[in-house]
Amino acid sequence: MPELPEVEIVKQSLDKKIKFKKIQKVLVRNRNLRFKIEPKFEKKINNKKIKKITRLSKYLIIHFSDCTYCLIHLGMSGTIHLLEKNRKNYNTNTSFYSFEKLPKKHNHIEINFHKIKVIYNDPRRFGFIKFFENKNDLSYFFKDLGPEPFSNSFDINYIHKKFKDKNKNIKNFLLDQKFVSGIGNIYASEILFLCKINPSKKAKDLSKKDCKKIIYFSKYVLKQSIKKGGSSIRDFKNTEGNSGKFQKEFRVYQRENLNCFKKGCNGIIKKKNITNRSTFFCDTCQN
DNA sequence: AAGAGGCCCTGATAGC
DNA sequence: TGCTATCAGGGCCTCT
Repeated sequence: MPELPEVEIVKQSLDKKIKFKKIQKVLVRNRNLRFKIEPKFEKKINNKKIKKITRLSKYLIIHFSDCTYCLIHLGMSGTIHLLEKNRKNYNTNTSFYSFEKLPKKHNHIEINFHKIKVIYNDPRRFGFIKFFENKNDLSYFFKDLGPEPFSNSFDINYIHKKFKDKNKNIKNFLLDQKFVSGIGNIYASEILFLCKINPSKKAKDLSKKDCKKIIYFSKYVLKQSIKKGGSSIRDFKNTEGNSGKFQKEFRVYQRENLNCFKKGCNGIIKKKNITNRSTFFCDTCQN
């Protein structure tokens, strides 16, 4: 589920529903996420008041009123569920926000507020949650993270410098969070299709024009997806319990053997493994 | 040092 | 039905 647009949708719903609320109780059922949840985690965040929720690339950041922080990464299969009291589904197995049905298993963390609870579910446990005492520690955690596609520093000079003499293919570059952060496996394929760049092409072989297209379409695809409420493959639902709609706009992802959408192109969409991630592209119009 | 590949983990689905 | 293999939206670590 979670690339930048999906995390943005979750962020919006969290900010809307728990901002200014105070944590009343924290329950951790399984501490073994990507990083082990520290023993004092519950104690540390209990009674804290939420100042706001922000997002950085694929990370959710909970800002507490005392200038401490809680970082959440959803990994591959993490989902956030909001259950509201005064809704008939509270304390049942049906959540009102984010998902219609709260999964039966893997609800690892539960954070209770007045009349609302936030549940972190993650079957594969590639995600994590982590507390930070101050802004310095938080910044240090992000020290190697590349700019978001929306950032002004993701410009032609930056890209050109990074691509110089690099044999790595462009698809891998887009997935490398140290280069640019927020793009995942779905959007990497989608962006390169719009750029008309073959995903296997070596970064050093890209022209300045190619680089400009990458800047433009990275922003474009992610913004479009956010507008559509993200991509719903599997059960992802947005804040209102509705599915995202961007998956309907996929031009290549999961479209193996189907016709290329580009006007005048007779190509067929191909699927190819690039460093163990499936990659979709049209080998006729993406050169 | 860059770049490829393994690995963490569970669940859904396809094929026999 | 039940087994096995393959694949999933991520990213860290290791090896060459």
